[in-house]
Amino acid sequence: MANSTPAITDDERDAPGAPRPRDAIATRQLLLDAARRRFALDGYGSTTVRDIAADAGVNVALINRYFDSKEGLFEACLSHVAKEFDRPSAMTLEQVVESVVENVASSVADEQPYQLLLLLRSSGDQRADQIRLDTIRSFAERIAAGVGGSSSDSADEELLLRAQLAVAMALGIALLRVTGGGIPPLSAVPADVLAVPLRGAFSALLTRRG
Amino acid sequence: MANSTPAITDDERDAPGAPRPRDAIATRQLLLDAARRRFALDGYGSTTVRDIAADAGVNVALINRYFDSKEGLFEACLSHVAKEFDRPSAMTLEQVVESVVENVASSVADEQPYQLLLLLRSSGDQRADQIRLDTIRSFAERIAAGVGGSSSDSADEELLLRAQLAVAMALGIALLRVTGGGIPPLSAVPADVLAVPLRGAFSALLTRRG
DNA sequence: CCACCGAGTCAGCAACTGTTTACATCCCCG
DNA sequence: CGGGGATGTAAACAGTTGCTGACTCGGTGG
Repeated sequence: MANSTPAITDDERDAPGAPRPRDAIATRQLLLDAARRRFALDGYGSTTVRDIAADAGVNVALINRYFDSKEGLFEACLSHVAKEFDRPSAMTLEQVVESVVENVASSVADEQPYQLLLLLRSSGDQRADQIRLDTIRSFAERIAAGVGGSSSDSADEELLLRAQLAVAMALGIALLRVTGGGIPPLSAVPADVLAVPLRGAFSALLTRRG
Repeated sequence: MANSTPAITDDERDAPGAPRPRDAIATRQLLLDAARRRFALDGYGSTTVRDIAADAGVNVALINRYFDSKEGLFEACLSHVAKEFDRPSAMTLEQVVESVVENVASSVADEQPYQLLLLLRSSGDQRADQIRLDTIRSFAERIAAGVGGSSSDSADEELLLRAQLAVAMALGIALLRVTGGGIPPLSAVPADVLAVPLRGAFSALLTRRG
């Protein structure tokens, strides 16, 4: 399997011969961080457990110790993202734009866009996919609930559709910004510049007109 | 590797014991179709050459015969898509909407959305990724050229950014409609219904205002 | 001091992957 | 009729994959 994402330089571990400090929680977190990054960038199938372990600077077997399987690790990453996006609260239009801009337009060096990207990655596992789809669904519903008091059911459904289109747009932008490295200006434009057309598009999508 | 996409039922091959007709061009096409579908749905890394060959009802070794490698097959798929999207002609706003609606909102049974999805799949190969990014770039430029006579350079760049956002939206929708199977109404809404909010969003994105 | 247990290491397995090689079969041209 | 290229098939290869079991190491409580 091709190693498309280059291995990260190990910033931890002061001395090369020094034994890894025996801290299970920290190790688990290292694995989660590395896995989220790999899964988001390369997808589930193209990511190997050895890649993840190497990035985390951790022995491969620990993945199975802490997460049972590669699937389990993926599901753990997804659950973390779900917890982030699956809040029950509704959002106003402004909050939606702000949230998406923050999540999508933040620097690629930040780990924020990876969270969004994970929602587009599928492992083929049914349970993991359920989490993934539920999170997307709930995100759209939260947007729809925030921007519109609905009158009829059909209007309600159209608003939900529009909210889903907004989510699709957010995901598409995140994907293109992160994996479409060489597409300026989109790939490099700062958050505040990106926010302007984004606000316009979301406004057009989510505010009723005619 | 998990076989997430179920194998297609072989609709060709009338008799079970009948030998495959010796038609190189047809076989090549069968492989291309099956590969495009698999790559688009599951991604490059999660797709095995045996999956593709089984879908096409063809021997695995023929992939290497006709396309040298799995990479070569992927590149061939991508080139086919590029030829489709990389026309030099500019597009009016209406044409853009119509084109995107057609490509994105057509039935999933149709093979159109797979073409768009392929633009989001990366194999890690440099040359293939070049084709992929060039196609996306050129698509955005075509949109920008169609909707706007530009005055200044900075305005030109902002318009290009807006066109890229439109492309990101189109890709995001295609991705959610195809791989997010269980997300109604987006996953099942007919093209004409989808076209309405899409027109609004694209109009807001691509027509100058302030 | 030492038995114990959680944390980390190591080597290796069985299955799978992309690819190649050798072989069968068809069909056209001489 | 018979080479000979084109097409398809089958088996196998070497490398990689996810995963496992037995092991060492280090701290802690009795």
